[in-house]
Amino acid sequence: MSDAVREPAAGGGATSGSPTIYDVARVAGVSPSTVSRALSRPGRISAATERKVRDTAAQLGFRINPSARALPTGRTMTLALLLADITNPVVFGIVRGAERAAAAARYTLVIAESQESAAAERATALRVGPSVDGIVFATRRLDSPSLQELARSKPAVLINRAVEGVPSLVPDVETGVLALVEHLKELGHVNVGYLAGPSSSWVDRQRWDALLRAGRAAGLRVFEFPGGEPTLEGGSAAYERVAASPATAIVAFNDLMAIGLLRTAQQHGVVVPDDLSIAGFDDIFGSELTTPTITTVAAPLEDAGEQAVGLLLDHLEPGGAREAPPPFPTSLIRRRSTGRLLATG
Amino acid sequence: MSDAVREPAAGGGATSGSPTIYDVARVAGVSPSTVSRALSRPGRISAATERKVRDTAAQLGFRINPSARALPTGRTMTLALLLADITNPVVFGIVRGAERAAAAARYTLVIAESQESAAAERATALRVGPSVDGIVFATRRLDSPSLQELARSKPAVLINRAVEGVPSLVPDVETGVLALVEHLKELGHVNVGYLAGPSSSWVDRQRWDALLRAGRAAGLRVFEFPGGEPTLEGGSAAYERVAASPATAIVAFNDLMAIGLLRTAQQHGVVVPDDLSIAGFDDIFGSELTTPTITTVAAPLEDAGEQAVGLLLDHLEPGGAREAPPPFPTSLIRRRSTGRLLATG
DNA sequence: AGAGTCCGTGCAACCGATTGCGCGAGGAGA
DNA sequence: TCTCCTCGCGCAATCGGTTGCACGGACTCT
Repeated sequence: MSDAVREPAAGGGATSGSPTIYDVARVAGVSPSTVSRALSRPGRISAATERKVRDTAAQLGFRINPSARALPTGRTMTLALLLADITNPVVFGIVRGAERAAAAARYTLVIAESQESAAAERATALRVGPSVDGIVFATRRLDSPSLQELARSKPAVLINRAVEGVPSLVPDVETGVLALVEHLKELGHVNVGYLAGPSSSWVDRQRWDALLRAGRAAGLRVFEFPGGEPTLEGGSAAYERVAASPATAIVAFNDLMAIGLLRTAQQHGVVVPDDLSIAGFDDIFGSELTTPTITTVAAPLEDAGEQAVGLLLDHLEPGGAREAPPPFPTSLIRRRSTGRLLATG
Repeated sequence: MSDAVREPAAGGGATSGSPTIYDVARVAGVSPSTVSRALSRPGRISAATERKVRDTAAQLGFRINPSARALPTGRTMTLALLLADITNPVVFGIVRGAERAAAAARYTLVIAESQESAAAERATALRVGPSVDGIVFATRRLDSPSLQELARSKPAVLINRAVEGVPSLVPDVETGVLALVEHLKELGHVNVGYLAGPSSSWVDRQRWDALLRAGRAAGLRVFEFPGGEPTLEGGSAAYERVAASPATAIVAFNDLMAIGLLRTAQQHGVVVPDDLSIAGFDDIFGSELTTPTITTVAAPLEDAGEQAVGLLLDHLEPGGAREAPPPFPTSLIRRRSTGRLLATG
């Protein structure tokens, strides 16, 4: 009856690789469509048949062929996470959270890095696009129109950036910066410099705006040093300008820059925080390894990564284009790089 | 003639998503097979036709459907990199190198983390296996038989571990450890303790063996502290035992443990390196942020990641199962955490 | 006991690319 | 000028699942 319904391509038995649903069907004595339904649509099949199918599938070591499944359905069960720089400690949390959420939903996560340019990021998005169901953008170089265009052809979610029409997960910098400003004011600082990050960074603008607002409200004098690379080197490079300025406290765009500045300052004999206070953002691994440890504004990046994937998955479901979640909170972590200014000459 | 050869499923024009080779074929006035050949098998088609096909493909914005391509060929153009822990700074280099090599070969890289256990790693490998052409294992928990079994069903390459019958990329610890031992001897140390990592780690055994050999050859007394987690906490936790021992110099399994030990020692008033020298492995980000900076044995992990993917790609090519490359070199980076012992009471 | 429902399952047509085979046209050689 | 070979291209089967439709049997209701 169900015998020789379909001969394997190469004739014999366990020829080329894994068993298919046709093999399972033959052994279980049912049709391939029944196998398909039993395995991926619980309830559509009688319990007895379903059990029989599942058992023989397990016994044969059947593993579904994702490509074959994706062809008719269009769903690859894969998500992409686009990063500007894998080695940037900031992204660890995001990566881990995203990984966890994806795995929990039985999705596979592709992590793609595109270090160089906006063009490279676009190219990467285009390259991985066809093989994934959606993309989480944790990049900073892509401009809004490109992002909107990419989001139109494929479900997308942004982390650390807001773009009209694209769901995103952004931090509530306000809270953390407010606490930082209070902290600096209590320590007696008046002139506070902001060491800006890349000018293309949305996060950078958010941080500066928040600092400007909070600083003015607190009666501090705040001013901005022109943007640099968000790296140790970027922080180091800013030292001369910082030293020449009236600032007694520096808020760096991120911890990497803060550490870079700290080290260069120390090499020039500046004592932190006695002569100069330094604070950063992100609370990366390394911020509490320095001497002094770095005061920083932290965000729950791991949660953010997890939520970003969750949001993306919601958009993939037919029904649920859930509203974007509220900004995730940030908070101040007080460490040793900020302190009261020692009265010198 | 080539008109209405095949009607799109839903009737009209740009219905559901991207154009297919059928659309390209219709517009270009050729058959789908010609389009396929023109796009993926240069030279099999006349230059004129090829150009025409490529042009219309570009004009229509055709992007090949990876699932559809993978179905008949079995090649997904995707590779997986299995990691034990993404947040471990050691893996950055590997990830970045692997990413670069994969992208250069037009492959997509899936990065999967499986933190918990050998079982979780196996499950992860099984989960991503069907959707990739090969796997790079940078894990440590999986036992050799499992690895061999997994390698049998799917091309695999190991990093930082050697298993019979599976191609691998391993460091040449010897060189770096020899230099480290020389360094410690010159500084006058005699009793050297090794702070072991996880007992399941192949790398850990390599490092201890090399230290034991080099130490004995140099006339030092070396001994091992039982293994711990390869983390800051693992290093901290070892402090009591270290303090109780005769060791004046500690070689930790990795920098993370070295830093953990360093900080806890300092909290107990121990001055490094005056009272105790500490060295690690891997030269992670953070090793030169501490005070003192950490002396460490480094390896070109980024190259290793790149070569691992290269090796895997070679195994995918029909012809070339290239021989495993020689171990990659390690070297000593002298910093401030090692020094001459101050004569105390 | 006869008619109407519903449930479980099989049939067959897809999804979009690849590829062995064969046919026709054009060029080379006699 | 006629035959043979080569090259370029189309035909159609195939990869391994999914899914709309239809059919047969068991069950319920009257």
